[in-house]
Amino acid sequence: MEMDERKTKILQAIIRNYLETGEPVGSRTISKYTDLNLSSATIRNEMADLEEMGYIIQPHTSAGRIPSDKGYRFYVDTLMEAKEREVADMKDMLLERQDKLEDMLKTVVKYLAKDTQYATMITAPTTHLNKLKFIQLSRVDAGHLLAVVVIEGNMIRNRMIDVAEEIDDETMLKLNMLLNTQLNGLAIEQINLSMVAKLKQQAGIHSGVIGDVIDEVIETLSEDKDLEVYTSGANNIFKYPELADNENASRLISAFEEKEILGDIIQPGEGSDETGIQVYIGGENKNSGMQDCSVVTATYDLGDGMKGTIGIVGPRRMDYDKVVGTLKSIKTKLDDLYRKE
Amino acid sequence: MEMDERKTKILQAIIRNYLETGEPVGSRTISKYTDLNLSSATIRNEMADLEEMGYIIQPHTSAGRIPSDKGYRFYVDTLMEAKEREVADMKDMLLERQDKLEDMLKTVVKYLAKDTQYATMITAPTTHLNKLKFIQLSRVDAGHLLAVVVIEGNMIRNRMIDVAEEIDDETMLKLNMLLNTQLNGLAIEQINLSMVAKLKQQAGIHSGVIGDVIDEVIETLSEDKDLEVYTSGANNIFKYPELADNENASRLISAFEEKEILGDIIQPGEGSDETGIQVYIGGENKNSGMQDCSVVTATYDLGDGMKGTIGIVGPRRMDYDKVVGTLKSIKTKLDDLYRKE
DNA sequence: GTTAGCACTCTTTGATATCGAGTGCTAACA
DNA sequence: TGTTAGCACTCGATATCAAAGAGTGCTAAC
Repeated sequence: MEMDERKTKILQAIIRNYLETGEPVGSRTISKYTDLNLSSATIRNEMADLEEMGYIIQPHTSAGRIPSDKGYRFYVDTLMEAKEREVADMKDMLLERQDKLEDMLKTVVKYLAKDTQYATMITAPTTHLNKLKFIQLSRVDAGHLLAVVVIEGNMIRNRMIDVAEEIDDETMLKLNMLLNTQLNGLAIEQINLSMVAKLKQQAGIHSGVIGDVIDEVIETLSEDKDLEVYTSGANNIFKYPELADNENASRLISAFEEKEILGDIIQPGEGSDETGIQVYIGGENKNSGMQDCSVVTATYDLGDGMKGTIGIVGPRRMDYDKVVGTLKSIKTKLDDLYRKE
Repeated sequence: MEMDERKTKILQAIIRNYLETGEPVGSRTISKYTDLNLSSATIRNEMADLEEMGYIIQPHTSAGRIPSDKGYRFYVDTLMEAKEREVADMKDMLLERQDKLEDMLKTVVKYLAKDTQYATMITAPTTHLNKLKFIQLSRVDAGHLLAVVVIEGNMIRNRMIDVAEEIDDETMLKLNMLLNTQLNGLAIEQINLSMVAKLKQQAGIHSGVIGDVIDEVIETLSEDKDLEVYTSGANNIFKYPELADNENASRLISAFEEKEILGDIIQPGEGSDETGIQVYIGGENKNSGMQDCSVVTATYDLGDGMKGTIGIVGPRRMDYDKVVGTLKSIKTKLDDLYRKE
């Protein structure tokens, strides 16, 4: 048996209707809902076919049909009309570029949650060409130095370093020179132990300080291991009864709280198509706790190799058109935002 | 009518029993549970008295009794035996002091959630003697300066500043001197517009840079407005049916997600008693979303005026002994931790 | 003051009946 | 040959009812 146009239309009608109401949809409804002018009996025959083909499911004998994962997949791949939607202007949300990135991400994710009524998340961009750009060592007070490490893409990290001996200004200058001339422009793979040893040797009695700085440099450069994730609207899952039962809710909430789990869910698109948007329906999710959810992800790119992912988690009967449309728009705006500068 | 010793014992037995089982407790149970050697009929009389006095409640005619807020309050104030409990050693959790504070807080809050099986939160310490300690302005690349602001208590903030004109090393040195000599040691109230104007004038063509730095200084000094809160174990609420219904759960989850709300809940103890630990039972909570919860808070003090609050949120029938005991221990360890240095 | 006894109340549980939505199948129709 | 009307059937949802059980309040006796 194969898909003809009429079956397609009926399947589409079933899915559209189910997305709206959340109730299994019966043959009579479709008979009136579509412009096919067919009786419910005919629809019933077609529905039996669609069920045999695996696109729809009957929860129990005397109920209507609901879409299966395969049905949703068909819908998303060929029937969906995801037009770009009007979204809030990023520029209004945005403050400054570098150090307020965090605020911007939080704003975006909050906006998305409110707009879509699903649970949302966003990962901070991770740059993969992590090169050291600048190191600044300063004397804060008698016992403390402050090391500031800046990497390509202007990610910044600080570290306080305890020092036993007092360090005079001249030495500070020397240490700064030493660090910047030796290390700037290097990636993590390029910093080896012999370099570190040489640096420490040159630093003389202050080799301990150098060690601490190097630690911080390494940590900064390899930061993308524990990537930051911001979330919003986790409580939206309670709007969808199929996710709101204790077991599901507990699992999802703890996933949204333990950001590490989220990292796995929105691995930046392995099967990246040209749009950068990906849809995972129900059982398609690798994560076992997400089998009753659909997840839509979008990869954004701020340039300089800084990429991050936006994720939206909702029930299977998610409004795919709306979500994909919104994500497309947001993605476009984010992509453009920094490029134009 | 007044509380005598026998009534006290019975009330205590009712509460203990209810905390354990979560079921209304009847007269027969108490008759056997206590060492009073009284028949269930006598207990019934006493229970009628206790109900009249408002310490216990009957959910419906043929059910046992459960404690009222007043009953819990009496228990917490006079009957509870909160002995300090063995807790994990903070030192094992702790890495370094200054810049890893965040990690430490996250570890503590996660530990607490696991240990108590309630939802937990902790606010980062806010110092109220916010004095500027140190400013460092450095040249990162052609178009960018980096401003680092450190305040008393070693809180650090960074800000990238775009500059149009190239700035040479000598000018940088001058600007740094200028900023540090004029501003160090000052609190936010002490920085007025005439100072800023004078600084800008001294900076000449680079007055724009000074303006940006001042902005950042002000933001850093007044930071405690949007205080950071870390949470863990929000999904624990699903373990308690009285909190796990959709409405309550949704409210609580969104409170735990929107950290601002939490800030209100755990306002650092206004009625601070000597222990620094506070218990809010059910309706005693000011926040309307928390009426079905009990909240226990503890204020910790890292010295230098750096204070923060730990909060534990659970059902009314929370194991107060355990929670208060654990918080006491954690608080002690946190208080000691930095003092000893 | 304490207790045994008993009628009473109210939730919980399970069984049973009814309703209605929706189906699948058959036979008639165009 | 595809479409449709008709009808028996299935099964969840809802309501009703009875029985069980836990616990109480009250009375009368100890």
